[in-house]
Amino acid sequence: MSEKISEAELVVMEALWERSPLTAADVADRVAAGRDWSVQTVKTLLSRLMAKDIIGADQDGRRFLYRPLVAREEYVASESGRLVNRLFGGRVSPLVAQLASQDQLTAEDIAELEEILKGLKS
Amino acid sequence: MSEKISEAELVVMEALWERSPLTAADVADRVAAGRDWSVQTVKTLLSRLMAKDIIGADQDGRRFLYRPLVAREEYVASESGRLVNRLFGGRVSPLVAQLASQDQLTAEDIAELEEILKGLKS
DNA sequence: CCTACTTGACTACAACTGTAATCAATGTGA
DNA sequence: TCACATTGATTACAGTTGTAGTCAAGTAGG
Repeated sequence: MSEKISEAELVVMEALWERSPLTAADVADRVAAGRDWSVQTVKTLLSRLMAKDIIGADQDGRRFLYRPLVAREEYVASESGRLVNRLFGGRVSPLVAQLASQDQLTAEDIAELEEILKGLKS
Repeated sequence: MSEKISEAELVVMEALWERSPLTAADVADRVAAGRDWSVQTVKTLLSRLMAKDIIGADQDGRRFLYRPLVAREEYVASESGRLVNRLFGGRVSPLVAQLASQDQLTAEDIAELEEILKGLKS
């Protein structure tokens, strides 16, 4: 099980999940939209992710090409599970009830949930 | 919007959400089951929660009686929303799909989800 | 060939977190 | 009354996180 990914690190991961491998400069360009970070900051985050074995890098001349070692799927699964366990005693329906009461369910969500349930019952 | 609650602080909050008001010693007793913390540690966490205005305290002689200022409902709602936004672009159905694929949905969950959906469609 | 830029490595530093220890004041049992 | 326990307040200290700065080595343009 890999180590924890911090908020800032997650921004970098999203860039790498969307496309990889990337150089540090590429990552910096791609996250520049959302956060106003210096290239140095991005490099620090990349180093920390390397240290945590969450990304890997292949040398390309003088620089590195970074790529995820952990799939987004995997991360998302573990975070979702953690939330459900921490806050809802492992039960999924209270989570959905919660979100429904906040009006976070779109009509599309409702339709898709019905599909999911149909699939599960068979 | 109140400040962030850390993991350790959350353990204390769960105790206070379950029953309040409580003295620091009471809280320590109640969390002792899960975590092996000294009374001092619990007091530090209570202080920090006070500083963050997440709990309040009424003096009772020489000690304090602590109580939540933030409802569990409120916290859970905000955390759930954050997760859905961060990881699923604000869409709920992919979250459920994710959990379903991990076999985290019990038969009871499925039944309850159907109820929720039925309620939403009318 | 020399100068400016790029790159990774190392260092910095404050805020937040986890986990207490210590201290001064107060209350309590013998 | 006197030693001990309890309480909140203050301090401690290492690890993580956010956000860079600096430096040495390599590279590319003129």
